[in-house]
Amino acid sequence: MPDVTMSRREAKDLTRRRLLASALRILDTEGEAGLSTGNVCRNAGIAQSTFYVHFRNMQDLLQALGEEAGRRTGPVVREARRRSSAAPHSAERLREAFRVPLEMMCDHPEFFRLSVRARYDRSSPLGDAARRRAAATRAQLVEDLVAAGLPGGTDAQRARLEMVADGVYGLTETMATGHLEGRYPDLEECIDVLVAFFAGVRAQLLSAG
Amino acid sequence: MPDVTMSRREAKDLTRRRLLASALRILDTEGEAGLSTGNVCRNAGIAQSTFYVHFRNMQDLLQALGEEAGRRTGPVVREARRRSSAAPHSAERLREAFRVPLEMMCDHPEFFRLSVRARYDRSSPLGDAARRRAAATRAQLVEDLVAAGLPGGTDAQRARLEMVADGVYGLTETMATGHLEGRYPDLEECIDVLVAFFAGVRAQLLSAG
DNA sequence: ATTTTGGGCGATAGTACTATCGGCGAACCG
DNA sequence: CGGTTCGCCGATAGTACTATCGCCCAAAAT
Repeated sequence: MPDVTMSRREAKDLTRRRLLASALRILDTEGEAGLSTGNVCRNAGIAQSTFYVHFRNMQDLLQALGEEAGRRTGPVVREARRRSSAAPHSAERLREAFRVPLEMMCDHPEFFRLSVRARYDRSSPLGDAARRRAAATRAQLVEDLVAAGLPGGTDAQRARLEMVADGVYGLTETMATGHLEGRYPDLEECIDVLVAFFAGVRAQLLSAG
Repeated sequence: MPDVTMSRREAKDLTRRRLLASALRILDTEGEAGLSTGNVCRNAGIAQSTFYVHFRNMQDLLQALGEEAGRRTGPVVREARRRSSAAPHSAERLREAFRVPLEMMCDHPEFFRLSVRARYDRSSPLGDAARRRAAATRAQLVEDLVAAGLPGGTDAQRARLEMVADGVYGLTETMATGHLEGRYPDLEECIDVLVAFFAGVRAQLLSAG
């Protein structure tokens, strides 16, 4: 018989993770409307009042969920872009740089949809967090675009790159959504379209800069 | 002294419009979370129970709000695209075709944000309505792209155009959001970026088709 | 071994919201 | 003018959720 005893810290952490997982499951099945402390706890097999042992309120939980997601995805995306910049004439490396974030959105549809929704909610504190994460993602993409050889010397060029990064990210989200809704079953076609859009703006930046 | 008497129909319609306007105002100031029958009615100076004289429930009201918006914006957008297709080499007409929808989103930020949020909520019936409207918008944009000379003869070309239309709309939303958040104060720059992105995908479609 | 700590639990007060009901009075219809 | 209709109202039952409290008991500390 295995040892079922746990240290307090382990036990508490397990409960916390069960709550986070339960919230994620509910987001995926019932949507944000199903998110209540009672529902999350019921799904986790935990008393509703125990919720407050781990989180101050529901938004606290959601913020933790978002931070965890960002912590996981960030490094992987950057690595793909780094490889693409290192091989600037490899079409496949470029596709990879688009493929990685696209697949991450599709692998975690519930996170993905929630964070988009949050960004478009001006009044939600969760929205603030989501917008901060989006801004960080944008800034990093701008760095990666500069590393890939796009002009970012002047403030104006920098501002333009910011808009382009925003657009690339928005396009990726659009394609991910289409794929998740079953309209674009082939992810490679989604990448085709992303690459084609990007080619236009890239050419314009290189010729103007 | 003006005639303050109204026919029943006029009076009822006025109340209904006051409720819709109140909901819109609340969306803009408090966000979706502030949308309750009581709050909407209080803001409209109407008894909470009267809400149900006009709408079956809150989603019914929101759907009515969305339909009204679609009814107003659709024709104007189409007209701008028609003009652009009629003058296929006019850069200004092309810009106009991007400018009109962009400005509409920015003129009605609360509608805009709500419908984006709704689209990303799988479980909300309001989301269904928003997705249907988005699909209709997409289909119309595909038609307009064909009218503008992009290849849409085969099913595969049609599918590709669908993705491009999706992308263009997503890009427009992204730029509108950036503008509304104050990050891109100059709408003309937003249009620059839209045009640049579009040029890439357009070239790719014309060369491959 | 004894005390302390703290995670989890049930109970519950408090709040907010939905939706319905009966009544009032003004518009409507004969 | 008399009866009917119906939009609006106040009141209220019912529901769902949040957040707190005191208790229990096992882990941790002494």
